[in-house]
Amino acid sequence: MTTAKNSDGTVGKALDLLDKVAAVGRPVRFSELLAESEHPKATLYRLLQTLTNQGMLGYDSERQVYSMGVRLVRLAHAAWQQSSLAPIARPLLDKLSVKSGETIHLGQLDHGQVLYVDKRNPAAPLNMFSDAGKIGPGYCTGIGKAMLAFLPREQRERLVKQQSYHKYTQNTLISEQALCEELIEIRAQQVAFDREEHEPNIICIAAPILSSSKRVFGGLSITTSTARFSLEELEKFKPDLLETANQIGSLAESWHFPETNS
Amino acid sequence: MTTAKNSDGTVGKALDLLDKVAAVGRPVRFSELLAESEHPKATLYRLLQTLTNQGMLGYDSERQVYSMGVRLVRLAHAAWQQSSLAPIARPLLDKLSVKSGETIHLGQLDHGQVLYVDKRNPAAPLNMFSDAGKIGPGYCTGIGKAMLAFLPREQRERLVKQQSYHKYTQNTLISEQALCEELIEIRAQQVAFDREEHEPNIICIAAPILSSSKRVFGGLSITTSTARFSLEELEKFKPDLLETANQIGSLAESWHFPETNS
DNA sequence: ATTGAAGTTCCAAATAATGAAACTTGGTTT
DNA sequence: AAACCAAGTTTCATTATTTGGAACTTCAAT
Repeated sequence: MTTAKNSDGTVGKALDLLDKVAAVGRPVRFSELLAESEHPKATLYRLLQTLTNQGMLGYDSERQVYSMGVRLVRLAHAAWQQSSLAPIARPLLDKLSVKSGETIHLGQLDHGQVLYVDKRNPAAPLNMFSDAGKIGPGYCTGIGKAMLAFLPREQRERLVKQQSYHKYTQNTLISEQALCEELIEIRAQQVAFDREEHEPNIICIAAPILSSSKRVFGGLSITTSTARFSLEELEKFKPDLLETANQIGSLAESWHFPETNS
Repeated sequence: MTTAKNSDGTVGKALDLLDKVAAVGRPVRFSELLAESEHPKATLYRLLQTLTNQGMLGYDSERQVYSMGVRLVRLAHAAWQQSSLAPIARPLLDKLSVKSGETIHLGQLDHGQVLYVDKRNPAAPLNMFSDAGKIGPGYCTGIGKAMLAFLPREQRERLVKQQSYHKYTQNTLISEQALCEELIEIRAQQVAFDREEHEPNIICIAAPILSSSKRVFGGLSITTSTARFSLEELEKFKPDLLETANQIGSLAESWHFPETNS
């Protein structure tokens, strides 16, 4: 009867544990995990064994530490390829990158946050999972706001409530009210701006990627710094940005792109 | 590869199922999975539900198909960052890429296969299929052979037996005997060559990445095509390749790189 | 209306997970 | 060297979850 928040039985517990290890961000000892765990020693131990057996975790027997397993990289490759916009959008991103000469991000919605699935750097070319797989806040990034703005009302309101607001910079919007007003403006404008809301001196213009029935597939942004452009000057990217976002949307639709998890 | 071998209880079954969905490579129907599954309908159904709940799978309710979930991309980001050679090797790969002007691959051993964790494309890109998260055969790629060659005897013999040999090209070695002889030669030479064994016209020179105690961390290769270089000419990359591989090895060691799964 | 194929739910029986406690290991102090 | 301690591992009776046959629901095609 200890009906806590989630529980898909043992599988859920095992996957939660995976998240915990991922969150630590470095190889971690059994006792460290035990200290933060709800589970008794033996239970945690066996969960770790199972995950290690399965290659979802790695175990260094010399140093007695667990780390994320390589099987994940393999599985993610499949996920990235078949469930993200990235493979579809790739050539279009290349084109936009060359044309704009600025940093390009491609993102999708994942539980109210932005999951970046591809990126183009003007200087350096693509780095697979170093960039792909990152997550960012939904309420104070260009892509995040662009996606939220075009969600159906019910879902949008739920996600707006569910953001964990944090004032990254002076410009960060940290009230639901302010965010909602901003989203209305974004729907009117078709594009969202990041006005140094997430990082100082970093600004961007972003557009949602929509299906013909206005379902939100993802978001696309052109990022630059205040040293290079003013917010107003970003407007000049709007046509190219919207065109590319629309092209990706059409492609994704004909490709039967799966639903995103809200 | 269809061996119903392991089962770490429910978690194992769930993860096996994930692999199955990944293997299909496209959104897949319940009934399709059921046809290939050992499990009864209800069991499979609930496993899918659990995985979908957990975000490891995505479900498109309109089309009634399951696909790989975005949570995997997030988890893989962590795995890539903390358990692969890629972040450590990155600057060295950049240098080697510029110096050689050819395609660079960085791989690790994963159950006898090569798991590519990073890649650099030269200015004039070749036409081939490999990216981070992609896997390749161990017995007929440069990196694969380089890694196998330097494994401890017992492990090496096990993995040589366990390869699923397939004649990709005329040059592919498809007998354990031939592979073993090749591996001896590779140990003598310090480098492995891919003599169009995996793809016609694609050749490479590869070196293992070793710890000071000769443990195999991974492998590094310079790939090109027969149109650009002959096999003999590849030798000229040997010093740079070995130097970079050694540097990565030292770095990985001081970084306490975790064990790889054989 | 009738059939059937695909997907979903139910529930008693089978199976796996649980966790307190005992045990083992490796390193540190007396 | 013995004693100690902390971290990790195993045991086993108890408990909770998973299992799978069968019944039920859709929905689309006769």
